[in-house]
Amino acid sequence: MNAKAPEQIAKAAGRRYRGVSNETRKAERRLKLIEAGIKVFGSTGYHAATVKGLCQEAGLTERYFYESFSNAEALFTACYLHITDTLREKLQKVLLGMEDDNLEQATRTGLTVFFSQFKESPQAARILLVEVLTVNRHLEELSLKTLYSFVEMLETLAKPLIEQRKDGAVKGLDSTLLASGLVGSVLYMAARWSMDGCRKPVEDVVENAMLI
Amino acid sequence: MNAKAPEQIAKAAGRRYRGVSNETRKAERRLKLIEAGIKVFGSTGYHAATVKGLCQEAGLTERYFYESFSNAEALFTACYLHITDTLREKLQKVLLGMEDDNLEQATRTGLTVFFSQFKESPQAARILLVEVLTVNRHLEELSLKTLYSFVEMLETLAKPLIEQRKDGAVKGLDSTLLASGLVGSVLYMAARWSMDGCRKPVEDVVENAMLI
DNA sequence: GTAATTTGACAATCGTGGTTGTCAATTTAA
DNA sequence: TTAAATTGACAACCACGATTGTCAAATTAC
Repeated sequence: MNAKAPEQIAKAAGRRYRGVSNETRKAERRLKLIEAGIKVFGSTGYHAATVKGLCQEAGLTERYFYESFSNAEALFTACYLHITDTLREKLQKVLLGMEDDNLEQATRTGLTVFFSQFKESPQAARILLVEVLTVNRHLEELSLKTLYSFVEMLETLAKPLIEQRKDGAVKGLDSTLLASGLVGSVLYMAARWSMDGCRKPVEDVVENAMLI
Repeated sequence: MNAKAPEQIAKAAGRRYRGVSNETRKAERRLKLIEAGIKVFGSTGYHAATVKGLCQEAGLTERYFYESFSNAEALFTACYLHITDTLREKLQKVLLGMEDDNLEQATRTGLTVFFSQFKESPQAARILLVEVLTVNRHLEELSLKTLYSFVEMLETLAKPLIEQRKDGAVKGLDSTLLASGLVGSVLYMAARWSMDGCRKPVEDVVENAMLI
Protein backbone atom coordinates (compact mmCIF):
# COMPACT_ATOMS: atom_id res chain seq x y z
CA MET A 1 0.00 0.00 0.00
CA ASN A 2 2.58 2.51 1.11
CA ALA A 3 5.35 1.17 -1.06
CA LYS A 4 6.37 3.37 -3.98
CA ALA A 5 8.01 2.51 -7.24
CA PRO A 6 11.64 3.71 -7.47
CA GLU A 7 10.88 6.59 -9.81
CA GLN A 8 8.20 7.82 -7.48
CA ILE A 9 10.65 7.87 -4.60
CA ALA A 10 13.05 9.80 -6.79
CA LYS A 11 10.30 12.27 -7.61
CA ALA A 12 9.40 12.69 -3.99
CA ALA A 13 13.04 13.37 -3.24
CA GLY A 14 13.01 16.17 -5.78
CA ARG A 15 15.45 17.33 -8.39
CA ARG A 16 19.03 18.49 -7.97
CA TYR A 17 19.66 22.17 -8.55
CA ARG A 18 23.05 23.85 -8.92
CA GLY A 19 24.48 20.52 -7.98
CA VAL A 20 22.82 20.17 -4.59
CA SER A 21 19.94 17.99 -3.58
CA ASN A 22 16.45 19.02 -2.68
CA GLU A 23 16.80 18.48 1.04
CA THR A 24 20.18 20.14 1.25
CA ARG A 25 18.93 23.25 -0.51
CA LYS A 26 16.03 23.43 1.83
CA ALA A 27 18.25 22.94 4.86
CA GLU A 28 20.61 25.65 3.64
CA ARG A 29 17.75 28.08 3.24
CA ARG A 30 16.52 27.24 6.69
CA LEU A 31 19.93 27.92 8.17
CA LYS A 32 20.23 31.20 6.28
CA LEU A 33 16.91 32.26 7.76
CA ILE A 34 18.01 31.33 11.26
CA GLU A 35 21.21 33.30 10.90
CA ALA A 36 19.30 36.27 9.54
CA GLY A 37 16.86 35.87 12.40
CA ILE A 38 19.59 36.03 15.01
CA LYS A 39 20.95 39.16 13.38
CA VAL A 40 17.60 40.92 13.05
CA PHE A 41 15.87 39.77 16.24
CA GLY A 42 19.04 40.46 18.19
CA SER A 43 19.54 43.98 16.91
CA THR A 44 16.17 45.55 16.15
CA GLY A 45 14.30 43.25 18.50
CA TYR A 46 11.67 40.59 17.91
CA HIS A 47 8.67 42.88 17.84
CA ALA A 48 10.18 45.34 15.37
CA ALA A 49 11.08 42.58 12.91
CA THR A 50 9.03 41.92 9.78
CA VAL A 51 8.90 38.86 7.59
CA LYS A 52 10.01 40.88 4.58
CA GLY A 53 12.95 42.28 6.52
CA LEU A 54 14.00 38.83 7.68
CA CYS A 55 13.82 37.52 4.13
CA GLN A 56 15.84 40.41 2.78
CA GLU A 57 18.54 39.84 5.40
CA ALA A 58 18.60 36.16 4.46
CA GLY A 59 18.67 36.93 0.73
CA LEU A 60 15.54 34.87 0.18
CA THR A 61 11.92 35.57 -0.63
CA GLU A 62 8.79 35.01 1.42
CA ARG A 63 8.07 31.79 -0.38
CA TYR A 64 11.06 30.18 1.30
CA PHE A 65 10.31 31.67 4.62
CA TYR A 66 6.99 29.86 4.75
CA GLU A 67 8.63 26.75 3.38
CA SER A 68 10.46 26.31 6.69
CA PHE A 69 8.50 28.36 9.24
CA SER A 70 4.84 29.03 9.66
CA ASN A 71 5.45 32.51 11.05
CA ALA A 72 8.00 34.82 12.67
CA GLU A 73 7.41 33.25 16.05
CA ALA A 74 8.44 29.86 14.73
CA LEU A 75 11.62 31.32 13.29
CA PHE A 76 12.38 33.00 16.58
CA THR A 77 11.98 29.73 18.43
CA ALA A 78 14.36 28.06 16.00
CA CYS A 79 16.88 30.87 16.53
CA TYR A 80 16.67 30.52 20.28
CA LEU A 81 17.18 26.77 20.15
CA HIS A 82 20.05 27.21 17.73
CA ILE A 83 21.78 29.54 20.16
CA THR A 84 21.27 27.38 23.22
CA ASP A 85 22.33 24.25 21.37
CA THR A 86 25.50 25.90 20.13
CA LEU A 87 26.36 27.13 23.58
CA ARG A 88 25.66 23.75 25.11
CA GLU A 89 27.88 22.04 22.59
CA LYS A 90 30.75 24.42 23.22
CA LEU A 91 30.46 23.91 26.94
CA GLN A 92 30.35 20.16 26.64
CA LYS A 93 33.38 20.17 24.41
CA VAL A 94 35.60 22.14 26.79
CA LEU A 95 34.30 20.55 29.98
CA LEU A 96 34.56 17.00 28.74
CA GLY A 97 37.40 15.06 30.21
CA MET A 98 37.93 17.49 33.05
CA GLU A 99 38.55 16.29 36.54
CA ASP A 100 35.37 16.25 38.56
CA ASP A 101 37.07 17.46 41.68
CA ASN A 102 38.56 20.56 40.13
CA LEU A 103 35.42 22.61 40.35
CA GLU A 104 37.10 25.96 40.33
CA GLN A 105 38.88 25.30 37.08
CA ALA A 106 35.69 23.96 35.54
CA THR A 107 33.79 27.05 36.56
CA ARG A 108 36.46 29.28 35.13
CA THR A 109 36.38 27.42 31.83
CA GLY A 110 32.61 27.57 31.64
CA LEU A 111 32.55 31.28 32.30
CA THR A 112 35.17 31.87 29.65
CA VAL A 113 33.06 30.09 27.08
CA PHE A 114 30.02 32.07 28.11
CA PHE A 115 31.65 35.48 27.98
CA SER A 116 33.41 34.71 24.71
CA GLN A 117 30.14 33.80 23.06
CA PHE A 118 28.70 37.00 24.42
CA LYS A 119 31.47 39.05 22.87
CA GLU A 120 31.31 37.25 19.55
CA SER A 121 27.62 37.77 19.09
CA PRO A 122 25.88 40.34 21.25
CA GLN A 123 22.79 39.74 19.14
CA ALA A 124 22.61 36.14 20.23
CA ALA A 125 23.10 37.26 23.80
CA ARG A 126 20.21 39.67 23.57
CA ILE A 127 17.95 36.96 22.18
CA LEU A 128 19.05 34.58 24.90
CA LEU A 129 18.49 36.98 27.77
CA VAL A 130 15.93 39.59 26.79
CA GLU A 131 13.90 39.01 23.65
CA VAL A 132 12.96 35.48 24.59
CA LEU A 133 11.04 36.83 27.56
CA THR A 134 8.68 38.90 25.43
CA VAL A 135 7.65 36.59 22.60
CA ASN A 136 5.20 34.26 24.31
CA ARG A 137 4.55 32.34 27.50
CA HIS A 138 5.93 29.13 26.14
CA LEU A 139 9.30 30.62 25.31
CA GLU A 140 9.44 32.48 28.58
CA GLU A 141 9.05 29.22 30.43
CA LEU A 142 11.57 27.52 28.21
CA SER A 143 14.04 30.25 29.02
CA LEU A 144 13.49 29.83 32.74
CA LYS A 145 14.06 26.11 32.39
CA THR A 146 17.26 26.69 30.47
CA LEU A 147 18.59 29.09 33.05
CA TYR A 148 17.50 26.66 35.70
CA SER A 149 19.86 24.07 34.33
CA PHE A 150 22.68 26.51 34.98
CA VAL A 151 21.28 27.21 38.39
CA GLU A 152 21.34 23.53 39.23
CA MET A 153 24.94 23.33 38.17
CA LEU A 154 25.84 26.17 40.49
CA GLU A 155 23.72 24.78 43.27
CA THR A 156 26.14 21.91 43.73
CA LEU A 157 28.96 24.41 43.98
CA ALA A 158 27.18 26.65 46.44
CA LYS A 159 25.95 23.99 48.84
CA PRO A 160 29.12 23.56 50.87
CA LEU A 161 29.21 27.29 51.46
CA ILE A 162 25.64 27.27 52.68
CA GLU A 163 26.24 24.41 55.08
CA GLN A 164 29.17 26.32 56.44
CA ARG A 165 27.07 29.37 57.04
CA LYS A 166 24.19 27.50 58.57
CA ASP A 167 26.47 26.45 61.40
CA GLY A 168 26.95 30.14 61.90
CA ALA A 169 23.31 30.45 62.91
CA VAL A 170 21.94 32.18 59.80
CA LYS A 171 18.55 30.64 59.12
CA GLY A 172 16.43 30.32 56.01
CA LEU A 173 19.18 30.11 53.43
CA ASP A 174 18.06 28.60 50.17
CA SER A 175 20.55 27.14 47.77
CA THR A 176 18.27 27.55 44.77
CA LEU A 177 17.80 31.21 45.53
CA LEU A 178 21.51 31.72 46.04
CA ALA A 179 22.39 29.95 42.84
CA SER A 180 19.88 32.09 40.97
CA GLY A 181 21.65 35.07 42.40
CA LEU A 182 24.96 33.82 41.09
CA VAL A 183 23.58 33.26 37.62
CA GLY A 184 22.06 36.71 37.68
CA SER A 185 25.33 38.27 38.70
CA VAL A 186 27.12 36.65 35.79
CA LEU A 187 24.48 37.83 33.35
CA TYR A 188 24.54 41.39 34.62
CA MET A 189 28.27 41.55 34.53
CA ALA A 190 28.06 40.42 30.95
CA ALA A 191 25.52 43.11 30.20
CA ARG A 192 27.67 45.83 31.73
CA TRP A 193 30.76 44.56 29.98
CA SER A 194 29.04 44.53 26.61
CA MET A 195 27.67 48.04 27.25
CA ASP A 196 31.23 49.21 27.62
CA GLY A 197 32.09 47.69 24.27
CA CYS A 198 33.68 44.48 25.58
CA ARG A 199 36.95 46.33 25.92
CA LYS A 200 38.27 44.57 28.97
CA PRO A 201 39.77 41.19 28.04
CA VAL A 202 37.69 38.11 28.63
CA GLU A 203 40.10 36.69 31.21
CA ASP A 204 39.70 39.73 33.43
CA VAL A 205 35.93 39.53 33.30
CA VAL A 206 36.11 35.89 34.23
CA GLU A 207 38.27 36.72 37.24
CA ASN A 208 35.70 39.22 38.45
CA ALA A 209 32.96 36.66 38.07
CA MET A 210 35.02 34.07 39.90
CA LEU A 211 35.32 36.34 42.87
CA ILE A 212 31.61 36.39 43.35
CA MET B 1 -1.41 91.94 24.81
CA ASN B 2 -1.37 88.63 26.62
CA ALA B 3 -3.41 89.82 29.56
CA LYS B 4 -6.87 88.32 29.79
CA ALA B 5 -10.00 89.60 31.43
CA PRO B 6 -10.93 87.60 34.54
CA GLU B 7 -13.84 85.82 32.94
CA GLN B 8 -11.59 84.67 30.10
CA ILE B 9 -9.14 83.19 32.57
CA ALA B 10 -12.02 81.44 34.26
CA LYS B 11 -13.09 80.04 30.91
CA ALA B 12 -9.60 78.81 30.16
CA ALA B 13 -9.59 77.04 33.51
CA GLY B 14 -12.71 75.14 32.47
CA ARG B 15 -15.86 74.18 34.27
CA ARG B 16 -16.30 72.08 37.39
CA TYR B 17 -17.89 68.66 36.93
CA ARG B 18 -19.21 66.40 39.66
CA GLY B 19 -17.67 68.82 42.05
CA VAL B 20 -14.09 68.58 40.81
CA SER B 21 -12.13 71.03 38.75
CA ASN B 22 -11.01 70.67 35.19
CA GLU B 23 -7.37 70.02 35.96
CA THR B 24 -8.12 67.59 38.75
CA ARG B 25 -10.39 65.51 36.56
CA LYS B 26 -7.76 65.38 33.90
CA ALA B 27 -5.09 64.40 36.41
CA GLU B 28 -7.31 61.66 37.81
CA ARG B 29 -7.88 60.24 34.35
CA ARG B 30 -4.16 60.33 33.69
CA LEU B 31 -3.47 58.43 36.88
CA LYS B 32 -6.15 55.87 36.09
CA LEU B 33 -4.50 55.28 32.74
CA ILE B 34 -1.09 54.86 34.33
CA GLU B 35 -2.44 52.33 36.80
CA ALA B 36 -4.18 50.46 34.02
CA GLY B 37 -0.96 50.62 32.04
CA ILE B 38 1.05 49.03 34.81
CA LYS B 39 -1.49 46.27 35.08
CA VAL B 40 -1.74 45.57 31.36
CA PHE B 41 1.86 46.15 30.28
CA GLY B 42 3.06 44.17 33.28
CA SER B 43 0.86 41.15 32.66
CA THR B 44 0.26 40.74 28.92
CA GLY B 45 3.39 42.67 27.97
CA TYR B 46 3.89 45.96 26.18
CA HIS B 47 3.72 44.60 22.66
CA ALA B 48 0.50 42.68 23.20
CA ALA B 49 -1.27 45.70 24.65
CA THR B 50 -3.78 47.71 22.61
CA VAL B 51 -5.06 51.22 23.19
CA LYS B 52 -8.62 49.94 23.43
CA GLY B 53 -7.62 47.36 25.98
CA LEU B 54 -5.78 49.93 28.07
CA CYS B 55 -8.80 52.21 27.98
CA GLN B 56 -11.14 49.43 29.00
CA GLU B 57 -8.93 48.53 31.95
CA ALA B 58 -8.89 52.19 32.98
CA GLY B 59 -12.64 52.53 32.53
CA LEU B 60 -12.18 55.37 30.07
CA THR B 61 -12.56 55.84 26.33
CA GLU B 62 -9.98 56.57 23.68
CA ARG B 63 -10.78 60.26 23.75
CA TYR B 64 -9.22 60.52 27.20
CA PHE B 65 -6.31 58.36 26.33
CA TYR B 66 -5.21 60.82 23.68
CA GLU B 67 -5.98 63.69 26.02
CA SER B 68 -2.99 62.70 28.15
CA PHE B 69 -0.79 60.56 25.91
CA SER B 70 0.03 60.73 22.25
CA ASN B 71 0.38 56.95 21.97
CA ALA B 72 0.94 53.72 23.88
CA GLU B 73 4.66 54.34 24.03
CA ALA B 74 4.10 57.60 25.87
CA LEU B 75 1.86 55.88 28.39
CA PHE B 76 4.45 53.18 28.90
CA THR B 77 7.11 55.78 29.59
CA ALA B 78 4.85 57.42 32.14
CA CYS B 79 4.25 54.04 33.79
CA TYR B 80 7.94 53.34 34.00
CA LEU B 81 8.70 56.72 35.53
CA HIS B 82 5.83 56.30 37.95
CA ILE B 83 7.28 53.01 39.15
CA THR B 84 10.84 54.26 39.51
CA ASP B 85 9.71 57.42 41.28
CA THR B 86 7.60 55.45 43.74
CA LEU B 87 10.46 53.10 44.48
CA ARG B 88 12.90 55.95 44.89
CA GLU B 89 10.57 57.70 47.32
CA LYS B 90 10.12 54.60 49.41
CA LEU B 91 13.86 54.07 49.57
CA GLN B 92 14.54 57.64 50.53
CA LYS B 93 11.95 57.50 53.23
CA VAL B 94 13.37 54.44 54.97
CA LEU B 95 17.03 55.31 54.44
CA LEU B 96 16.73 58.88 55.58
CA GLY B 97 18.15 59.54 58.99
CA MET B 98 20.18 56.35 59.03
CA GLU B 99 23.73 56.26 60.25
CA ASP B 100 26.15 56.51 57.39
CA ASP B 101 28.54 54.04 58.89
CA ASN B 102 26.01 51.28 59.32
CA LEU B 103 26.19 50.11 55.74
CA GLU B 104 25.04 46.60 56.40
CA GLN B 105 21.83 47.71 58.02
CA ALA B 106 21.21 50.22 55.23
CA THR B 107 21.70 47.54 52.62
CA ARG B 108 19.35 45.21 54.43
CA THR B 109 16.69 47.91 54.60
CA GLY B 110 17.07 48.80 50.94
CA LEU B 111 16.77 45.17 49.90
CA THR B 112 13.67 44.74 52.02
CA VAL B 113 12.01 47.66 50.28
CA PHE B 114 12.96 46.29 46.91
CA PHE B 115 11.71 42.76 47.51
CA SER B 116 8.51 43.98 49.14
CA GLN B 117 7.69 46.13 46.14
CA PHE B 118 8.40 43.15 43.96
CA LYS B 119 5.99 40.99 45.89
CA GLU B 120 3.26 43.64 46.01
CA SER B 121 3.29 44.24 42.30
CA PRO B 122 4.97 41.67 40.08
CA GLN B 123 3.57 43.61 37.15
CA ALA B 124 5.55 46.67 38.09
CA ALA B 125 8.60 44.49 38.52
CA ARG B 126 8.22 43.07 35.06
CA ILE B 127 7.92 46.53 33.55
CA LEU B 128 10.95 47.67 35.51
CA LEU B 129 13.16 44.77 34.53
CA VAL B 130 11.97 43.27 31.26
CA GLU B 131 9.44 45.21 29.22
CA VAL B 132 11.37 48.46 29.41
CA LEU B 133 14.17 46.84 27.42
CA THR B 134 12.00 46.12 24.40
CA VAL B 135 10.03 49.33 23.85
CA ASN B 136 12.63 51.62 22.32
CA ARG B 137 16.28 52.62 22.49
CA HIS B 138 15.58 55.63 24.60
CA LEU B 139 13.87 53.66 27.34
CA GLU B 140 16.51 50.97 27.20
CA GLU B 141 19.17 53.55 27.90
CA LEU B 142 17.09 55.12 30.62
CA SER B 143 16.79 51.74 32.26
CA LEU B 144 20.52 51.18 32.16
CA LYS B 145 21.06 54.59 33.73
CA THR B 146 18.57 53.80 36.47
CA LEU B 147 20.21 50.49 37.26
CA TYR B 148 23.54 52.25 37.15
CA SER B 149 22.51 54.45 40.04
CA PHE B 150 22.05 51.30 42.09
CA VAL B 151 25.36 50.02 40.85
CA GLU B 152 27.08 53.16 42.04
CA MET B 153 25.54 52.73 45.43
CA LEU B 154 26.87 49.20 45.67
CA GLU B 155 30.21 50.22 44.29
CA THR B 156 30.99 52.08 47.47
CA LEU B 157 30.12 48.99 49.44
CA ALA B 158 32.18 46.67 47.30
CA LYS B 159 35.36 48.73 47.13
CA PRO B 160 36.85 47.69 50.45
CA LEU B 161 36.47 44.08 49.50
CA ILE B 162 38.25 44.67 46.24
CA GLU B 163 41.16 46.44 47.86
CA GLN B 164 41.47 43.51 50.21
CA ARG B 165 41.63 41.07 47.38
CA LYS B 166 44.08 43.09 45.34
CA ASP B 167 46.64 42.63 48.04
CA GLY B 168 46.09 38.97 47.50
CA ALA B 169 47.56 39.33 44.00
CA VAL B 170 44.39 39.03 41.92
CA LYS B 171 44.72 41.51 39.07
CA GLY B 172 42.19 43.26 36.88
CA LEU B 173 39.31 43.52 39.31
CA ASP B 174 36.79 46.15 38.38
CA SER B 175 34.45 47.53 40.97
CA THR B 176 31.84 48.61 38.42
CA LEU B 177 31.73 45.14 36.98
CA LEU B 178 31.48 43.58 40.41
CA ALA B 179 28.73 45.92 41.49
CA SER B 180 26.81 45.10 38.32
CA GLY B 181 27.14 41.50 39.29
CA LEU B 182 25.68 42.19 42.69
CA VAL B 183 22.71 44.06 41.23
CA GLY B 184 22.15 41.23 38.80
CA SER B 185 22.22 38.69 41.56
CA VAL B 186 19.54 40.58 43.48
CA LEU B 187 17.36 40.85 40.40
CA TYR B 188 17.66 37.18 39.56
CA MET B 189 16.94 36.12 43.06
CA ALA B 190 13.84 38.25 42.89
CA ALA B 191 12.85 36.62 39.62
CA ARG B 192 13.26 33.12 41.03
CA TRP B 193 11.45 34.04 44.19
CA SER B 194 8.50 35.45 42.28
CA MET B 195 8.45 32.36 40.03
CA ASP B 196 7.93 30.29 43.13
CA GLY B 197 5.00 32.46 44.08
CA CYS B 198 6.79 34.65 46.63
CA ARG B 199 6.12 31.99 49.26
CA LYS B 200 9.27 32.40 51.27
CA PRO B 201 9.01 35.42 53.58
CA VAL B 202 10.70 38.62 52.54
CA GLU B 203 13.12 38.58 55.46
CA ASP B 204 14.54 35.23 54.39
CA VAL B 205 15.07 36.40 50.85
CA VAL B 206 16.86 39.45 52.14
CA GLU B 207 19.17 37.26 54.22
CA ASN B 208 20.10 35.26 51.13
CA ALA B 209 20.83 38.42 49.23
CA MET B 210 22.91 39.77 52.10
CA LEU B 211 25.11 36.73 52.00
CA ILE B 212 26.16 37.46 48.46
C1' DG C 1 15.53 20.69 -27.67
C1' DT C 2 11.59 20.42 -24.69
C1' DA C 3 8.78 19.96 -20.91
C1' DA C 4 8.91 20.04 -15.98
C1' DT C 5 10.88 21.96 -11.89
C1' DT C 6 12.80 25.57 -9.28
C1' DT C 7 13.55 30.20 -8.34
C1' DG C 8 12.83 35.37 -7.82
C1' DA C 9 10.20 39.36 -7.91
C1' DC C 10 6.27 41.30 -6.65
C1' DA C 11 1.14 42.13 -6.84
C1' DA C 12 -3.34 41.07 -4.37
C1' DT C 13 -5.88 40.12 -0.44
C1' DC C 14 -6.93 40.35 4.23
C1' DG C 15 -7.10 41.33 9.24
C1' DT C 16 -5.72 44.13 13.05
C1' DG C 17 -5.31 47.97 15.57
C1' DG C 18 -4.26 53.20 15.86
C1' DT C 19 -6.35 57.50 15.40
C1' DT C 20 -10.01 60.63 14.35
C1' DG C 21 -14.81 61.92 14.01
C1' DT C 22 -19.90 61.81 15.12
C1' DC C 23 -23.83 62.03 18.01
C1' DA C 24 -26.71 61.53 21.87
C1' DA C 25 -26.91 61.65 26.96
C1' DT C 26 -25.42 63.93 31.20
C1' DT C 27 -24.13 67.77 33.92
C1' DT C 28 -23.16 72.56 34.75
C1' DA C 29 -23.60 77.71 34.94
C1' DA C 30 -26.61 81.42 34.65
C1' DT D 1 -35.10 76.60 32.13
C1' DT D 2 -31.66 76.73 28.61
C1' DA D 3 -27.47 76.91 26.21
C1' DA D 4 -22.78 75.34 26.69
C1' DA D 5 -19.50 72.09 28.31
C1' DT D 6 -18.44 67.43 29.27
C1' DT D 7 -18.79 62.66 28.80
C1' DG D 8 -19.51 57.90 26.73
C1' DA D 9 -20.23 54.81 23.15
C1' DC D 10 -18.88 53.58 18.97
C1' DA D 11 -18.49 54.04 13.85
C1' DA D 12 -15.22 55.42 10.07
C1' DC D 13 -10.99 55.76 8.08
C1' DC D 14 -6.33 54.56 7.43
C1' DA D 15 -1.69 52.36 7.54
C1' DC D 16 0.96 48.42 8.08
C1' DG D 17 2.38 43.99 7.64
C1' DA D 18 1.24 38.81 7.19
C1' DT D 19 0.09 35.49 4.03
C1' DT D 20 -1.20 33.82 -0.49
C1' DG D 21 -1.14 33.94 -5.48
C1' DT D 22 0.76 34.97 -10.19
C1' DC D 23 4.07 35.04 -13.77
C1' DA D 24 8.35 35.05 -16.09
C1' DA D 25 13.25 33.65 -15.97
C1' DA D 26 16.66 30.15 -14.86
C1' DT D 27 17.87 25.41 -14.47
C1' DT D 28 17.37 20.55 -14.91
C1' DA D 29 16.15 15.75 -16.67
C1' DC D 30 15.44 13.19 -20.59
